[in-house]
Amino acid sequence: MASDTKKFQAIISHCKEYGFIFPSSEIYDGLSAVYDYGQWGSELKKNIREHWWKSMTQFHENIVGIDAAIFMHPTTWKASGHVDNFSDPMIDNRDSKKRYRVDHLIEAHAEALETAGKKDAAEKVIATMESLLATNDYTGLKKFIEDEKIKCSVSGTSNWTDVRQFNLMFSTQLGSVAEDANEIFLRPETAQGIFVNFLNVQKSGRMKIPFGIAQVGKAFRNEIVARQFIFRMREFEQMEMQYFIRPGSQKEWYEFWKGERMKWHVNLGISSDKFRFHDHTKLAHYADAACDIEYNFPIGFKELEGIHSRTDFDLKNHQEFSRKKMQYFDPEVNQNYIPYVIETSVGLDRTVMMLLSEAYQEEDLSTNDKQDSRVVLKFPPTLAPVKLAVLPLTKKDGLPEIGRRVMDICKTRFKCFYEEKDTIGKRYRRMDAIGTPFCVTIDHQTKEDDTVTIRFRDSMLQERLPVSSLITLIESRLQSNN
RNA sequence: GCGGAAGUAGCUCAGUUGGUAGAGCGACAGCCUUCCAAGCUGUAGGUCGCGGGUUCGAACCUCGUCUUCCGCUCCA
Repeated sequence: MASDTKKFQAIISHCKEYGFIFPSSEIYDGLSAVYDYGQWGSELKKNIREHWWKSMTQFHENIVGIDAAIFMHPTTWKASGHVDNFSDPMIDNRDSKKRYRVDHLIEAHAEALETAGKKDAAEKVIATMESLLATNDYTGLKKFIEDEKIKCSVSGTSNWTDVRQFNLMFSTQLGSVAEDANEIFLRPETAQGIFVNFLNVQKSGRMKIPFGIAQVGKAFRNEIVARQFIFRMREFEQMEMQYFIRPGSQKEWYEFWKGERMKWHVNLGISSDKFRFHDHTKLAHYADAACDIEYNFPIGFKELEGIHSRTDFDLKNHQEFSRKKMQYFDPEVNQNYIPYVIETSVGLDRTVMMLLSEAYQEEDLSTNDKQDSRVVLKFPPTLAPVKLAVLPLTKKDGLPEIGRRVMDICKTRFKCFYEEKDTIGKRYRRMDAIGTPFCVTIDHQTKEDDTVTIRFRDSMLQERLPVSSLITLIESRLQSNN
């Protein structure tokens, strides 16, 4: 574990040093739990995003993509349950420094009463709590906790702070005149942009159930504690797909998507024992089944993707709040119904972090006479920020001119990088450090027969081949993904 | 949010009992005429996280603040 923590630190440093990820607004000391993607990080992230997008919308004929706005009508968040469930009153015990959700604390107290045979008292406690919560009466809640002599299980005292509200949604104003402005929220999840567009897409696309709507976009959560690099950020990017199905078929589709999504991750070239499913026992308010795909990060197994059977909760609520029918006529069963939904929701930033964790390697290359090592990022070539580096052996004798010609040929096909400074070995190492899978070196023989050497990142081996077959070789490697 | 630790050049760090900062690597420009880092020459970079206070004088003492890490806590 200690060495894993070290590896995690090393990855964070490497990301900063080599232009992958920087703390946001770093010149002003940074902004907590916000990060910026640099020149190579943004390429990597974009490649992952495109890979996911393709695997959803191109490889499945019945899945289409949308790009919904971050701002949504405020009622959206009432219908989705976020207004009620995304802001929890909390209270701290001053002695033990433990923080509790107020409802959890009082519920535990009620349970204790019930166990002690005081069923009526327990019910009364719950009823009082609910009425206080409903009116957001925080002073009353604190007084109630004190009156009931609820104690912290750790310190055993009733030395409580005030009840405080933690709203996990970011809000802002729509409308520039203050008195006319409406409070709106930055979306805490992208899913609702799909649900409110369900009918638009279904009708305009003449979609037949089962079908899916995919989306990639930013979401925002005012986490109480956001930490661990890009694992938990306040602003993050989700890649989600909502799959609309016939009610009653959710079990089977849930299992189907669990399998599909696991395959997707393993197909990134990651060993399957680095993943596991974690089934939720305590289900969110919208779900009848839910699990996470967890990846074994250097900080341990952590959630990478959520797969949720969301029932008809969202569409039903939007129907209720908007008074627009969210129904689908299914000719096969000759019925109108509100579709059920299976959701797959994967964190893009977490996928970036997974690929970095997977790719980062410190290799000892020492021989008997020489100590040597390198840091290499072994990304799958299709996802690597730069595919090919073009490196003239020296910057004389017309080699750079040939290099420029090779660049012109290749740069329209994939991302290339040109470099003529420093020794060839140093340049190889720099390319290893950003995960470039192929380096092409132009040497004096190139002038005679127009052949170059291609050097492979992982094996460090070289082959000589004509410039004319370069693109074919690299593109075939990019397709086979090795 | 609580507790603990840390913050000096891009990175890793040094800086003696307070006297306005150094090294190695890196970067940049050249040279060596070079197929796997650490050869040579030169150059540039720091109001010592930020802001008060003590002092003739603060990187060093003190208070606050920000950020990061570790542990709790929280987590749709």
